[in-house]
Amino acid sequence: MNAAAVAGGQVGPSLDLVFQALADPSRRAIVERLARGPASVSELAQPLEMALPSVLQHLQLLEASGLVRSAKTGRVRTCRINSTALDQAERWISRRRSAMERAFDRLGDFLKE
Amino acid sequence: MNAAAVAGGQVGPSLDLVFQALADPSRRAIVERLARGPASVSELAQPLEMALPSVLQHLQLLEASGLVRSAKTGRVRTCRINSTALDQAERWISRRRSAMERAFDRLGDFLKE
DNA sequence: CCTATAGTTAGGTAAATACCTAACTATAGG
DNA sequence: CCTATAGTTAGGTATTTACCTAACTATAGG
Repeated sequence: MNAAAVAGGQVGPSLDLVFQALADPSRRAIVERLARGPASVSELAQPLEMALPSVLQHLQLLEASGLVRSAKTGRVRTCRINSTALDQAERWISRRRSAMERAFDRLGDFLKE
Repeated sequence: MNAAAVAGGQVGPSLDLVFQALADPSRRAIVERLARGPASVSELAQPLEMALPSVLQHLQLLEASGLVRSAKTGRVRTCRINSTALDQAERWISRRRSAMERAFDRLGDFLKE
């Protein structure tokens, strides 16, 4: 790995984990659901065709990535989305887009020379 | 998995692969490099501390995801970034943000009730 | 107190990932 | 033609992932 060394980026709470979390369709489904509002673990599990423990595992990954926060009250754990992590991913992408545009401009200048 | 069934999204060329590709720091480094302009395989490999075949493997993944295109002329393979795949990822995220804003508005309405 | 509900833990399997070395192919250029 | 360069293929290993079942804990509510 050695990400920071290689990819001169600001370190922060791991883009790796955010993108990794978003790479799975079930986890994206969870994020999509939570984007409409908070939900309990079993509400999140219901549309997913898999056993509860598997859902839990996905949730753990989502929490580790920072995309999701949760808190337990009584016997119910309520999960919410955390926009900060999503922002991070979006900003990484949009920085790439800027770099591409700059490259494109340089190409234009070159052709005009 | 069963992504589409579960996550009502439009299908298109796999968001799974795009996010998966972006989840690795070496691959992001490659994308960052290519965002500044095209490069050969060995140019891409140079800053990464790993053997060439490993770089190749990352490149294959990047091509499979649609993030990178490449073509060989002579003995040199030139790689370029493909903005479409990046757009897809960005749009998925921004759709989530919209959903979050709508949810937030509904909450406001509710509090006003 | 008792039972159903909500979530959690333990532990196991199959497949995918991220690397590596060694050996090979193809082309540029003297 | 020969050699150095650019990339590729084959094949192997350690780790991580995405699931599962079975068994457990904790709390709501009658």
